[in-house]
Amino acid sequence: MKVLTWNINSVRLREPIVLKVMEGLAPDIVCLQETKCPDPQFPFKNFEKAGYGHMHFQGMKGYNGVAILSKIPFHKVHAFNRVGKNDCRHIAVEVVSKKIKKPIAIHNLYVPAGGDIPNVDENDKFAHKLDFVDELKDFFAKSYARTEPMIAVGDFNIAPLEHDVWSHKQLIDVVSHTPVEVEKLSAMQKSIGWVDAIRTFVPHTEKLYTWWSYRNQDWKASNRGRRLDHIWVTAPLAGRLKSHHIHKEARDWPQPSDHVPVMLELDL
DNA sequence: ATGGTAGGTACCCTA
Repeated sequence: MKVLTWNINSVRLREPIVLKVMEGLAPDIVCLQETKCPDPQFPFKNFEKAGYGHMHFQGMKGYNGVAILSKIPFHKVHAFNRVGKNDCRHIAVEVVSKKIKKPIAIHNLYVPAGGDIPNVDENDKFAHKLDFVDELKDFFAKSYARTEPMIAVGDFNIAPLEHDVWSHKQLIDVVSHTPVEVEKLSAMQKSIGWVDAIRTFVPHTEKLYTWWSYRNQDWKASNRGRRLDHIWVTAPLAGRLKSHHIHKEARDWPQPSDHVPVMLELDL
């Protein structure tokens, strides 16, 4: 089973390259963030034609929005409101695999970016981000056991490790890599023992990015990236990880997203 | 230290 996550920054504008990724990488399940599309306008037809007939999405006008497009039918679907807002940042599905008994829950997350100032007293967006991650920690801890097979993917908007950013020193006070955010994400990871699946394939000493800002005139030459997009699994799936792929070439396509697709293959 | 780009929307917000 191949699960792919991608922040596409408008599903309507980026529909052709989502289809291109589906064709090229053949993921079974595609989780999108920042669809920026109200549900009645979601462009489902070509995804259906491409074999992704099972869809679950929650979008709104202008901002945010998450979607799960799948070749595999859903056993159940969920949509969540987080920190008292209905802002379309968290949905989940359950799928059944032949190889394990329990249905596998797949959570698609779009954690708030958090604004520019890393201070909760001066910046409500940063406070919202920290509260969001806190709430996810509590949610996973109270809703699930460590023995349940689960996958969490998405744009977490936090690069936790030293080599998840181009310069640990220069980004230590930049939102996405501050100690307080890393601490919150670490607590969320510990909630039910999430394993950072992508980093099991790449040593922590090696630079690894999934996002390059639009504001660099040559993203590849400057290579000032960050690893903001993640795939986590719980213990029952940790022994079933087969391969990973960061589809960096997508950053060079015309009208690219600033994030690239991240894919995990599991033996399921 | 600063400002750089992109998308959606409606003349500005978020990233």
